[in-house]
Amino acid sequence: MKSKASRWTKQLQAIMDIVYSNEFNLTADEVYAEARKKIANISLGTVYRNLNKLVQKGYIASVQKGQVQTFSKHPFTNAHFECVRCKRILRVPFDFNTLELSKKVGMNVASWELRMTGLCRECEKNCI
Amino acid sequence: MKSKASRWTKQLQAIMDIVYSNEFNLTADEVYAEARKKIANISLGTVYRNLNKLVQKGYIASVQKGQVQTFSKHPFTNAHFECVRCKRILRVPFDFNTLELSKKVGMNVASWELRMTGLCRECEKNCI
DNA sequence: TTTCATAATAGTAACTATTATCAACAAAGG
DNA sequence: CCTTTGTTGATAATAGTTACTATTATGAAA
Repeated sequence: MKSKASRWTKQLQAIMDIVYSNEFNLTADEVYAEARKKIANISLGTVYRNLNKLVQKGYIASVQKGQVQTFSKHPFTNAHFECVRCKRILRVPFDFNTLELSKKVGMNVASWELRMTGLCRECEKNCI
Repeated sequence: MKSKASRWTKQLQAIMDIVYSNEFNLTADEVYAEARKKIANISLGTVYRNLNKLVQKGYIASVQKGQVQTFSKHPFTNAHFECVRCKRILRVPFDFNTLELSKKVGMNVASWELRMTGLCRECEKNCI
């Protein structure tokens, strides 16, 4: 099975650079804003297309945050708690050994995210 | 602090019934379709409003699936693996003791969801 | 080089899920 | 009754993302 030719365009390169020169998770819009500084007329569609291409190639990671997708060079490993009432999201210290996780599920885990929901302490006090 | 009066309308009741008579996670659209069988002219906004109200009250649980929110009577406790290439979502057997989890994070965890990403076995073979 | 097939692009429209707005309605309490 | 206030249906608006299309760029083969 021959893999389709895929071209390493300057747009793809620019987007790769942007994600890799940033420590944080970026939204597509943020990447777009940065990319326009390098390629004035780059289009948002191109940004989305290339971000997803990079994710598929395994060069960058993507994480859903609420309703928006975010992208980062780091494999995402994170645990958080979202209060169903006040909607605040609290980070929670948590450790998983990614390698062990991979073994356990039988696939190569690149990123993981433990998302918990419930009532936070404050909202629990001010009962509904 | 007095809690606002809130009315248990027939629309709210209908939506509650729908979620509770279903074992699976439903999208707002699916709930809407069901609800219209009971209340012909119920509006989608009302469905969203009431689903979120039920979530806030803790009667039902909500989980983000890809880009869409889903709702179910069960506290969501689930682990899955999403392939970044073929986008398939594979359920993965996984156990957490919700009580222990609650203790560990110091809040009452109602639902949890472990979401892993990477390349599934098939896609890993047919290398990109 | 020149040619040729086709991947990728910019620009824009379309789409999907969700939220906001608002006039009309309905329930509960004086 | 009448007022207050939560709720509704209808619809517009929004946000994020994807699809479409004519055009351009790329790279392998000739």
